[in-house]
Amino acid sequence: MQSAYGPLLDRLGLTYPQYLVLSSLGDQDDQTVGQLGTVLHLDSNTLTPLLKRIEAAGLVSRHRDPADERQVRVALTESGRNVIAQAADIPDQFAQSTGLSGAEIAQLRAALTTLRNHLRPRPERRNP
Amino acid sequence: MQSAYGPLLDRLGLTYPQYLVLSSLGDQDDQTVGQLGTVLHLDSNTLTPLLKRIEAAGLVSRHRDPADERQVRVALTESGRNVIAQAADIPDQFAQSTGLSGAEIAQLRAALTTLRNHLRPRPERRNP
DNA sequence: TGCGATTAAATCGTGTGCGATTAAATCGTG
DNA sequence: CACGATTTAATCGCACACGATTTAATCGCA
Repeated sequence: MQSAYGPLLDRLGLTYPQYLVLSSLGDQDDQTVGQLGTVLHLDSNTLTPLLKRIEAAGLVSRHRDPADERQVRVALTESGRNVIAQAADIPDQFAQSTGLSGAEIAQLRAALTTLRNHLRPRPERRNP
Repeated sequence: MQSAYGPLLDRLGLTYPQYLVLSSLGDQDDQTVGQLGTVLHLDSNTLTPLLKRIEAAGLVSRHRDPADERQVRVALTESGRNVIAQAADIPDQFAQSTGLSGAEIAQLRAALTTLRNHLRPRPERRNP
């Protein structure tokens, strides 16, 4: 993924995981670290340093949620929204660079999702 | 991959890439770092530290090839062969844990190989 | 109400991946 | 033969992944 996205992301100064975080915030702003982790299948031990880096780059802000100070909410800055706008064409360009059709990509994604769900089952609600 | 192989490899004290290296040496012993890199799609910047770790664990030995001292040949030790023997059933157990049929696994592997070949084309022989 | 259990992030340690550079050996050509 | 080009590993730096632990806030129940 990195080698396909790399040339596209280099001009934005982003890594692929950083791009995924910004993308997710573009879909829904002001998410908690935990929400981002659920969407991206990452944990705070990976996300916290990554978020600090894109915060240092001025793309997001991080604040404790006043209503529940255990949680940290991550929000896009103006600069972050600009970067997302510049990245708008990346998914299509990436799809091009794979040399696969849209249907093939969808099929591959579905197969990998199935595999991941088998290998890392969502933790079940506890039965009392 | 790591989370599927992890439980199986933990008892051997191996990571997944380390297992791949030993596996490849099981197929053909005494390979150079470059040969391992070609098979595993890794470079010396990744392989050298990994090889030093499994050398420190006593599983392989590393020696400069006397015929061409640029190359380093990696060979299994007796202990390394023992570990490979203990790992013989891992591929089947992994296939089980994916929840996929053999045909589905083959199809997924083929799709990923195609994708990788598009994204990281094998460097071509130079045309003079 | 108070105190143990739970939850959310952060932190720590280890092991890859990979771009870029370096050092040494070998090759190729004049 | 000599010397620059090439090849092979090693090294360096940075950014993930992820298991394990820690810290702080909140929850739940006696």
